Amino acid sequence: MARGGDGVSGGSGNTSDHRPSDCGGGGDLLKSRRANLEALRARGIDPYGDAFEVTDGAGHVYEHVDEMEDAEVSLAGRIMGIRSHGKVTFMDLEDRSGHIQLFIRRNDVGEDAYAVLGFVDIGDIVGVEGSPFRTRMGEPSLRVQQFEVLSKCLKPLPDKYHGLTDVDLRYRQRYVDLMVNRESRDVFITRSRIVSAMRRFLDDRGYLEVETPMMATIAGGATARPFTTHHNALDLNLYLRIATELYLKRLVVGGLERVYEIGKVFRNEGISTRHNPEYTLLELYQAYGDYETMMDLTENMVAHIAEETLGTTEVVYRGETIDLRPPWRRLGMVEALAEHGVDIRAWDRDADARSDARRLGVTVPEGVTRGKIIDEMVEELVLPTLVQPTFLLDHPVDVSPLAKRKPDDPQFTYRFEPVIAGMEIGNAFSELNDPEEQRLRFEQQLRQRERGDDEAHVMDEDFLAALEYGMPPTGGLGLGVDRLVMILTDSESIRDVILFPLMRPRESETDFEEGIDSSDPGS
RNA sequence: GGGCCACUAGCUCAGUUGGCAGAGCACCUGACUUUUAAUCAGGGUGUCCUGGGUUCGAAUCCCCGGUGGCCCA
Repeated sequence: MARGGDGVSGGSGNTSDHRPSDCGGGGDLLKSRRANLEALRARGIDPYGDAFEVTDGAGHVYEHVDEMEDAEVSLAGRIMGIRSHGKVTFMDLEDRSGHIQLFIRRNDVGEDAYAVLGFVDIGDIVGVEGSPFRTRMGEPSLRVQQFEVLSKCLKPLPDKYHGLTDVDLRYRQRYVDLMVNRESRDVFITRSRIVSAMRRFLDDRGYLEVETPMMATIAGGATARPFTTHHNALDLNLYLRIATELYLKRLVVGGLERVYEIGKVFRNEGISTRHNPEYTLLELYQAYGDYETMMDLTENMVAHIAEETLGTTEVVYRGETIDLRPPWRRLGMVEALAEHGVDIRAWDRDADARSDARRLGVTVPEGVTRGKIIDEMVEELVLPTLVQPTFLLDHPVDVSPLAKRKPDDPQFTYRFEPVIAGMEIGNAFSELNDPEEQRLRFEQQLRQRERGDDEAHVMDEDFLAALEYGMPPTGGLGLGVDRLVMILTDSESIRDVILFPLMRPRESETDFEEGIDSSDPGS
């Protein structure tokens, strides 16, 4: 702070940095890296080089070092550690396949090339050529003949031992998290494998992957508040989709028979360890199936995915061992509540439902339907107890406007939610395909909406028109991909399985200005 | 929306009763041709989240605000 213009306390022979101390003494860490960058340039080395031919992976060489002795390989990656011993230097090189130690001797690379190492910092991206061998300590290593800086790292990396633990920074600067936290990288690699296994499973069973609109004038297919946006040329207000359901069912009407979509949906609701406003949903529909078909498919698909990606159907989630092997338990909602002493059949009026709820300490808003009360009770009393995979069955009709009614029990529907570790991971039913009843259900939802429930479904006339052309009896399933990934990767928060979860922006991070006019054509 | 907690060096964290701002890693200088959290000698690099207040004196106590986490709605 108080130190004057010399900026050099102990004769630091800093190669080329003579800047008269700019604003306080803070930037030394950045300065030395910039100085190194300039030093490279001064030697005619471009610190941001061109493509580099990579013939092998660090992890692969590490594994096979003994068979590969004296082979010639070239590797590229990030320097994660430097141990300099005078005329020999060790570095740790990391790439997507793993890591390996570089062994760089002045006698091997020559004096000039060796001097360049002095300008290399942890975090730099380099390309090397050399031959695999083991050091005296038995460490698989690469005896480096050629060394090239491919890209300079100007910022210091987090502590190599503790990594980056500040969750806020991990989410905001995911690239740093991925760089230094192996576990984080593994989660996203697993996530990618889970999604591919899901695709393969469905492709192999004759399902067609499709894409439906993300922006539309009706946000239907789910109970949720939508986001809004605007199309300038058409001067059209649009919603971001909250589900893919109504479009996918149109495709079943059209004869595609087995369709699925894996994509983002957007729900304008709070953020929690289980909710991110945009998340990835698998929806699939199978003509001539029903919810039984979907139960079979769900348990088989999830078990298959676990087997493919983890090599087992037994996973540990937050300390509990969960066995994903089919068949999963099937538990009716009525029976589940009976275990808590609630006899739904005995309810005569809504008031009976309310008094049961009050007795069990379940708070329900005024004016909601009986079905909603049942839903709330199950969510609060039953759900947390369902650790092993369970299909929660037969939801009330008034909270299931797109599901087929049970003919022998018309207050309930052919619907289920798969539950694992107390978390709803999906939602499925025998699809309602009677256009007249569908219209009545929508109308009932509209009445809910008028009563102030802004999550209630909206009327979709074109969807009704589609049903009037005839939709085969169909089973449909929605599966929350993020939550499935949470369970398979033992992740506590949905934000740990989403690369860039929504965060409140820091100043300077938003493009929006106060009172921005969304109809402004801009450029 | 409510309650609780956190925010100190690039990172991970200490900081006592209110009394000079600390450690490890990283970083800088020097030594070192098989180390691996290399080692050895020397060096502290800071808007203590922001802004007020109390006080002779605030990282510490009080208030407004910010961001995040957990729990609840």
